[in-house]
Amino acid sequence: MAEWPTGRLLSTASRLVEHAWLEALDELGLSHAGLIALHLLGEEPTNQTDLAARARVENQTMSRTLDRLEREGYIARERDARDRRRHIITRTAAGAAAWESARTLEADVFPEIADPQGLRNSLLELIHAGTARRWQP
Amino acid sequence: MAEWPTGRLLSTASRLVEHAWLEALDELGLSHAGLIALHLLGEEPTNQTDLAARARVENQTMSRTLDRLEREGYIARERDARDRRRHIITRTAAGAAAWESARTLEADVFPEIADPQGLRNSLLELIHAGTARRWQP
DNA sequence: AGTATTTGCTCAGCAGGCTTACTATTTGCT
DNA sequence: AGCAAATAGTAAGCCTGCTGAGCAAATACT
Repeated sequence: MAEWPTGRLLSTASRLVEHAWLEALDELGLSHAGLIALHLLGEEPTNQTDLAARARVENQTMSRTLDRLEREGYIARERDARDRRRHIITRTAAGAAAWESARTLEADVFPEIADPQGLRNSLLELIHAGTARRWQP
Repeated sequence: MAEWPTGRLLSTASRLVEHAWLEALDELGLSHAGLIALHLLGEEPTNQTDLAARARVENQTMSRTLDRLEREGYIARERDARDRRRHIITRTAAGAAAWESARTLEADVFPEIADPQGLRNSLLELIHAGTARRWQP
């Protein structure tokens, strides 16, 4: 496996790491995608396209993630009166509470490694490169 | 984004990086999962459970990936005469050819970063940790 | 020998990525 | 004012992960 291309190591590591907190999140009735959306939403209501861009996912993906959050009662959608194409998303009390309890989970669950800061830097570099290709044409 | 938990950076980076080669692979009629399977298969026919374990995915996932490779004519399944529960997977000529042309693609497409070796080491650490939890109970 | 457990694989169903295609609204240009 | 282009969101369909269930073959135990 030491000979695998780096990209493959990356996706494998990503999948394996994700398992750990999925179990934990499950108990809160949240998914990883949902947690990210709640996090990005914060206390500032905003629209779906904005959330999608900040999460680096396509619009349609965010739409479905929000469907589920809405179904679970963690967010509410409401048409923007000013621009009626838009949906304004707001966190419900339940959503805020769920987010609050999941707040530190991602960090807590992440395995200890030798050079966490180096890893973060590399990942940020990669995200930067990938973002340039997709989100700033 | 510099404040995102490392796990989230990891999955985001993974997704973004994967895009680059998905486009390239698409022209060969291969998917990333399929490429991994072909790679692991190599020239040695083997069974599905073995492939799944080495790819670090569940059995069922590998089963479906092989379904598609079989449909496209890149692999062949055949029952093992010795142990009739098993399916022996072999690469077809087309499969070997496809793999050969995709061989270096993953590496070629990967963005340049400051410390590639450091990244690889961190990822291997993470995979090691994650593997321990799931594949060696 | 006969039953119970384990093993290899498939099926069904869900989530989260993606693309392509569509509707509704807004904006912008003539 | 009116029409074309851009934007916000949804729908449908594909792939790849996962879990949970189930079947058939092989192995282990009594």
